[in-house]
Amino acid sequence: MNDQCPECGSQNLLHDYDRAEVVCSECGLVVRETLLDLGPEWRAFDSEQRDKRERTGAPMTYMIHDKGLSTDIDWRNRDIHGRDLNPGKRAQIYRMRKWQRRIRVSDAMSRNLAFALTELNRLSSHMQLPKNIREAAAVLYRRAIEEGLVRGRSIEGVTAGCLYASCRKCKVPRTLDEIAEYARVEKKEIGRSYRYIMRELGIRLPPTNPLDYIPRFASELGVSPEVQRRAVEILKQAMEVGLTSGKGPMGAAAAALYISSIEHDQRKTQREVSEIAKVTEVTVRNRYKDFQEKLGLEVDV
DNA sequence: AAGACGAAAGTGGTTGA
DNA sequence: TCAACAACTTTCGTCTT
Repeated sequence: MNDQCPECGSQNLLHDYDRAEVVCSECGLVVRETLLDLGPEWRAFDSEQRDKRERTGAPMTYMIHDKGLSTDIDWRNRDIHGRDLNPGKRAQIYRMRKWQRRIRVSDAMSRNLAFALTELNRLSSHMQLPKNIREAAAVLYRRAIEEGLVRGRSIEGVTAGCLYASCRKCKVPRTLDEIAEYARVEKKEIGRSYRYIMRELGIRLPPTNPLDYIPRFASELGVSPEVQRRAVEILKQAMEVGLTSGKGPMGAAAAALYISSIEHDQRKTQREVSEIAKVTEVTVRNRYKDFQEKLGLEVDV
């Protein structure tokens, strides 16, 4: 493999054969998307045929961290004849052992990363998240692991946390609940990992903006573009007056959509709206009451 | 009968001593 | 570490369409 990452020059590329991608393990960039299958391209019907056709050994596997090519250096300071080594040799061997240890450590890291990337892919394709989010999450995870933040907590939890963060950063927020639905970790753990990582990496994301939820909720509700537009308008007003600060963004988005749908004679029930926004009817109700009162909106029947 | 309403008690997470 | 706290949920009985 003579490839290196065009982004950061690293030669440490990970091959994901299931997705036919090559991903840089340094920065998470997807380097190549069409990957060749290194397995045999022929079919053998008996062992004689196999021997003739086989030009290579067994396909290299990426399930084993070092592709089965690692070497061990014995800890005894003896040569192959069992004799003691002279001091010069000993020092050399000592240095070699040191490097091997270091390589092993970074190997454990890339194994961890490989697993995390697989999980990340599984999660985000389940949730139909765009590629840029996947990559952002991968980069984040990479940083987390470099800082040693993953140790002691589950890889799944941390990947889910990174994904949550990336969604927010890319302005297509998913709720913790939504991620928890597909992740093999519960919401609490995801939130914990998320907060921990963001704190340790010194990343500060602005609170989720209710506006970011509107497009998705609107399309899931199946309301017209006008309804969506009006909902945005209502929300903006509400935000100016400070009706949304400190409140759950989803509740606010839901309420705006609810009001807007009524105004446009496309009435959705509180139940429908609340289900999509993953809040209760009561919350929709409270928010919408607030909006109605404080913004002087005439909304009845 | 379904939807909307509101009171009251419960929940999980943050904050500040 | 604990208690206070705000936002949100759950539950449930009542009113409205």
